[in-house]
Amino acid sequence: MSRSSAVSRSAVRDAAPLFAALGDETRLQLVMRLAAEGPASITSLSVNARVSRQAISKHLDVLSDAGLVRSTRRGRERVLDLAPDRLSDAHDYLNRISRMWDQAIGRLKAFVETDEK
Amino acid sequence: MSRSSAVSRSAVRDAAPLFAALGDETRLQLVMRLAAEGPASITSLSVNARVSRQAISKHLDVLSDAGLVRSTRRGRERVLDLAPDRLSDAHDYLNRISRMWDQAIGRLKAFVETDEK
DNA sequence: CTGATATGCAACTCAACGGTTGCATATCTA
DNA sequence: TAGATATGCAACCGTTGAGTTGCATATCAG
Repeated sequence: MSRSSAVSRSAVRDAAPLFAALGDETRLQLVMRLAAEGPASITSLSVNARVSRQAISKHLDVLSDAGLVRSTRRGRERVLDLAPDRLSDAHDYLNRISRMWDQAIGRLKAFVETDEK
Repeated sequence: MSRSSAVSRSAVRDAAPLFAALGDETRLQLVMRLAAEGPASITSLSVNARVSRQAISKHLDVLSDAGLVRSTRRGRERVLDLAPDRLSDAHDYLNRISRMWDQAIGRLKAFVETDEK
């Protein structure tokens, strides 16, 4: 584990696209639905969606590029399913920021208590 | 504290802009820096940045709109600091998705074991 | 084979985003 | 007061993103 207090620049470059992929209402809904109901085809994911099948397809491409979703061919349909590893990547990243924040709070508290300088 | 136990549509509407705000390299870097070094002014955050002071200012507005950052006036400068509550909101949301996924896995396992239909 | 279903591909529109420059305003500080 | 510092505001620009429509292709079911 990286013990440095600074989260490296490469981590930012990795995490930003991940959050960006989650930062769209339609895509977040797709992720949720895959998490709740398991693998599904593009058409089935488009049912009851507020946008066209092609729009859903594009969103799934974005999620796939971000590594959040994987797809396999089955006959004429493409079946998507969630890739939980990337989800925990995002999770881990938020944890790191929270930890940095807690440390900062700790420093502030120590600073106030010792009345240093 | 979260408002609803179910991952509802309103939760999606709440979480998506949050992730969107984190989904930019420059903004993520700002969040990190605030988490690591505590409150800072716009100009100090612009030092060594790859973009102009105005660009940084706009990014801070976005983070502020998302509730991730708060600002207070101090003399002629505006001091920004992190709002950790929203950070844990994002955290909670990812946890909910992970939990849904785990349940789905559980269902799949049960399904296979019982060899039902 | 034929028709229905599932997807892929391409072109296009429109709005939002990230970034810039220029200038105005407010607040210190010497 | 005068100059330097910190920010705000507005206009503008190029790119990307989300969405659409239209059509082509592949696969399944009868």
